[in-house]
Amino acid sequence: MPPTIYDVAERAKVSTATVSRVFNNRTRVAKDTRERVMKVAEALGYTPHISAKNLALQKTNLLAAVVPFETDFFYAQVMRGMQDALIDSDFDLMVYMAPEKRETRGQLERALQPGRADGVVLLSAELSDAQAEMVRASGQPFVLVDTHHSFFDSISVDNDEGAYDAVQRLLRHGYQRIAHITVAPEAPTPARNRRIGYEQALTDAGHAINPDLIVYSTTYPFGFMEEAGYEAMEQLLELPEPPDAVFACSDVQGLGALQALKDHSLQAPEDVAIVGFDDIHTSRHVGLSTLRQPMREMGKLAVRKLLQRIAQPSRTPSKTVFAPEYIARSTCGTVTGTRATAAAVAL
Amino acid sequence: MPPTIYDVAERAKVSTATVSRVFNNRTRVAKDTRERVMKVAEALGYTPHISAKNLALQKTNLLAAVVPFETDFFYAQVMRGMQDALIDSDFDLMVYMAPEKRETRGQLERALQPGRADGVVLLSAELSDAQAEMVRASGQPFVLVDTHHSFFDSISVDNDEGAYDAVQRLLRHGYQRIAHITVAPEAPTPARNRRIGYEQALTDAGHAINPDLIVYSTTYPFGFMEEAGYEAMEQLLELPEPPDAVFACSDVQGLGALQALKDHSLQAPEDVAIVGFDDIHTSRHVGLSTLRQPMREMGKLAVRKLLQRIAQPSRTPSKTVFAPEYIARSTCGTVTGTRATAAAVAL
DNA sequence: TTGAAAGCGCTAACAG
DNA sequence: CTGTTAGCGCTTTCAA
Repeated sequence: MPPTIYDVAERAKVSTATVSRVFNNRTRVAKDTRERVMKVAEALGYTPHISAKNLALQKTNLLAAVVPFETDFFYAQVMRGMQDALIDSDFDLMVYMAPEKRETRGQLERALQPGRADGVVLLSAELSDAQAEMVRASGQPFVLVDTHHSFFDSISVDNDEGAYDAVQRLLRHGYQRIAHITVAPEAPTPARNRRIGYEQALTDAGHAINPDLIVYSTTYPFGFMEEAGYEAMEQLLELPEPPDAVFACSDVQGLGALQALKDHSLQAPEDVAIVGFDDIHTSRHVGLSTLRQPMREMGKLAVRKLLQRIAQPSRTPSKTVFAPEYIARSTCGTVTGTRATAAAVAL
Repeated sequence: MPPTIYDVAERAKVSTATVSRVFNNRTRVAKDTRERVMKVAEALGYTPHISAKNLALQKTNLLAAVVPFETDFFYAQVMRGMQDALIDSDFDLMVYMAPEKRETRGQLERALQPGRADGVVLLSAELSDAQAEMVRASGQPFVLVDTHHSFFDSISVDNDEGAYDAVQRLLRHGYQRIAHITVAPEAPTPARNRRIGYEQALTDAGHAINPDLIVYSTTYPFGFMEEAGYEAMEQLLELPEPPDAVFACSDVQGLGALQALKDHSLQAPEDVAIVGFDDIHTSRHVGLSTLRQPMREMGKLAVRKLLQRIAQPSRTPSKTVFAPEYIARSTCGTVTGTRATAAAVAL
């Protein structure tokens, strides 16, 4: 229905090759020819047909991002960073959201189909060796965010280190019974690494690891949600000896835990201190201490890396690890702090 | 590089047409032929080339969403709703984010290019008549979210009504000097309509409209951000007669206003009541009273409408308007309420 | 500087 | 049920 290059060529009395040339100025075209063509194109309202272009060039100028549904706040920030990096490129972005973790695989396959995109970034999903091999076989430029694989560029945050840091700080503040709220044991790597950091910090400080103080939330999906944190906190409060501090493996869970405290008329940090992970928008407003991930930076870097790889497919894979930054807020203070000085946490 | 339909056809000793048939099962294919083809395809790792398919079918199975950058929380929710609706379709989604409002136009044109997508939804951006005409001329199925135009399907929330409702409630609670924080006068429609609702409610209640109590935040971009709300609140507090209530045209601004109150050692609703608009995630945690927009629903409906229009391009445009729902939380209570009963808002 | 023509990989009549 | 063939709209040698 829209005019094609043939229509323009015909009306401008040139060949389609010439029209193509004026629209891509790769090759010199006589000035008056160019003007004539442009005039006709304008009159007709001609715009090149993208699919046709894609096929001819074997290039789509499209990047695909595959993201699991549950990483709501995370992916939004990362995507924003990706857009930042896309601004002065001529690439567009498509998004494959996987409603459930297990469907990530399907979305990934789809994103990798030949002729679909020029590269893909996969967010927060672990790659089995078989999958990694599949990706490699596809020949598609590929970048991982939040996980690693030796085949590909990857960008992540030092989860162990961040968790270690958080727990160490809690210990320094004088907390004795530090619990950990995390997701199912078959957790994705980031969560697993945070648990490892938690355990390591305790061990290094000469504390035993008390299984009762580690609660795995099994709520779908992988417990990355407030309800999970809420229930986990309630479970912890029912313990004969409840914890005096909680390190939650995500802010979302931390918020749920905070809510549970409040519903039990308890306060943070006076009754139980809480530290989360991520630094989502809400955390700041609620005073949740946390480890900040530079989500936007990560997204930005991800597409930078991807674009680089598209340009030079054979460069050796890079692995960049950001250090999470501890953000001190009101849900984690010194144990000896008085109620008077600590801000009350509402709702 | 990846195998093509020709490779499969050759090795399976059939024509490309047959291979195409087994991959699209539109037409019957003998069982053993199909199996042979499949086996070869599998062995070769063949997957149809999407660009080629798109060109041949004149269909991309792609939807484009054009969203302005500044609508951070809003777009994330709407996009999620769009994904909801896409789950059992075979369409994928691409996202065009406009880093600045004025670039929305460029992104829109890009999204509309022939052969790019099968339809586009435009978020929170007003369409000039010239633009509307351009869109119509492109022949692309098109849906508006957050604004209207007689040419297209549109989905929005009743902004006037919501604002009217909010202000009426404030009046019933006994507030006398109700201010309004909004964005620049050349505001996008939703904000403008909220201001109109605000003014109407006051007028209908026999109150005069005090220009001092309407503050337009001019901070980029369009003041849809916390800083803008913060500054606006400070400005209001400096008035000889400060307001006793504020209706902010977005939650983000409401949060900023809340922060300003806190920094001035004031509380909501005791000193100044605050009502926002949107109901973003943070609002719940902070106790911000607000008008909820069913963002996810809206996104879902947007792609539904779009898919319908793709199916039947000539159906008459529909206009659906959701009613915003007032969510009573702690930043807006009865004036006579005591501090004891009202929850303190932290940080 | 320009045109002719082949090709990108797939689909869809139309015959058989 | 299957093959032949002509596109889909654009790019790009190769000649002129």
